[in-house]
Amino acid sequence: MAYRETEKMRQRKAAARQRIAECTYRCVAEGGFRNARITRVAQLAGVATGTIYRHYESKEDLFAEIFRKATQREVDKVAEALATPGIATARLEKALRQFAERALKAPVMAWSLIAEPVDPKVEEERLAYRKAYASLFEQAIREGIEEECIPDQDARQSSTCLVGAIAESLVGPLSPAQAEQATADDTDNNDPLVNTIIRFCIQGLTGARR
Amino acid sequence: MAYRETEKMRQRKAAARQRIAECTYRCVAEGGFRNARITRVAQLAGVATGTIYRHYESKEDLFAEIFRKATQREVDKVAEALATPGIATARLEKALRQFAERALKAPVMAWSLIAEPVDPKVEEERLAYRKAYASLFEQAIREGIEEECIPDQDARQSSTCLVGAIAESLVGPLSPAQAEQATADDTDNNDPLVNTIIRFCIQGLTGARR
DNA sequence: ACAAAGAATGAATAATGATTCACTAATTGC
DNA sequence: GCAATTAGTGAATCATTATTCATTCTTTGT
Repeated sequence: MAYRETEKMRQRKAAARQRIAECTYRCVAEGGFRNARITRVAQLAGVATGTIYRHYESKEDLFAEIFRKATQREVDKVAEALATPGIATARLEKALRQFAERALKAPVMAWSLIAEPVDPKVEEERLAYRKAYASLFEQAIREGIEEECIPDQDARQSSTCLVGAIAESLVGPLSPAQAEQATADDTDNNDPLVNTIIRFCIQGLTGARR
Repeated sequence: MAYRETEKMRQRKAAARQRIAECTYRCVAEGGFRNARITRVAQLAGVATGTIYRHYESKEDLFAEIFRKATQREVDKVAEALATPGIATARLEKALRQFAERALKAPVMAWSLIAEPVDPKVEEERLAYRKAYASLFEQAIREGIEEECIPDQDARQSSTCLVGAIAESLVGPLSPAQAEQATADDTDNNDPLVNTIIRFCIQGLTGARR
């Protein structure tokens, strides 16, 4: 007997995998999944194309993982905003704002996560995460109904409407075609956009103008 | 001199083109654009693959035309609903219902038009048509503001929210994964779904519960 | 019937990228 | 240093489809 995987090796491998993941992320953040060829990722990560396949089953697997991690980060932020103290509508508003503002700050990545055409396995992840968002909102809506700051309604359906309304409102500003035109100071000028979306959403839920 | 294109020939060519378009449409309605290979379309239409290219520049062109025609039909229906007499909110409600119910009646096609990953040229069409919908709704919202049945607001933004809320709510029920489970009598049971969406949308606009 | 012109054909080609795999390089325990 | 074992390599292969084009078939006017 001679070679046995040692701790040092395990770590080195983990590091390589990590580096591959990071480079994929960077590629995607730069130009979407479309832009992340395996060869390119390998080049960036400083490994041979074949090496990618020692760390990931397939391109789809790799992409799915990147997608999952990136979206999870966003979901967590939303969950966090919903977990602050306060009445349900206020927390929902905070969460919606968080969602929209983060998307506008990293538009290419947001577009990839929300709207870029992707392979089936990745699309599956997307559906799963849309559900994750919807579930979070749904829960908050339920709490709002309990607290009587939101009238009784089908919380699941309403949460889906929320997700759709934000996503669609963002897809315009986010889509690559639009992005080209965006200038640096646009970043600050999105408040009115975000505010309008949020007003629509909260009204949609509560039926209360503010 | 000998051959000159005659009326008969012109018609025959037009018929062939038409048949190709129809077969493409059928393919798409059956399994989305993904399912519509050129070879398959040609086979269905009873022509050689090369013939397709005598009638269309490229696959993308063909698909773009099919997409355009199919979506235009839907846009027209919405426009029609918005053009009926009555107050703006009522007309908007009618239009939203029209949109949702038609989508649920032809789910695969609707999914293709709303959410299926498509080639760039087709995606362009999709963006154009999202704008077309948004413009129609926007106009109606403006009229509502005029009539004072809708409070003053950024009509363009709100219309985008409308489109998003419906589209997202439909993508769940429409996506192929879900579609497999759908049974025949589901078709009738969608009223509650549609009603919830519409309530959310109208409330989002007016802030008035009903 | 014939020649000119266009239409239709479909097998061959092209283009794109993911994936493989025969081979080389490193690591490990002795 | 050596044998065993695994990691890494990257040019070659494979898979998938759109697209082409040399050839055949049709139509047309005389």
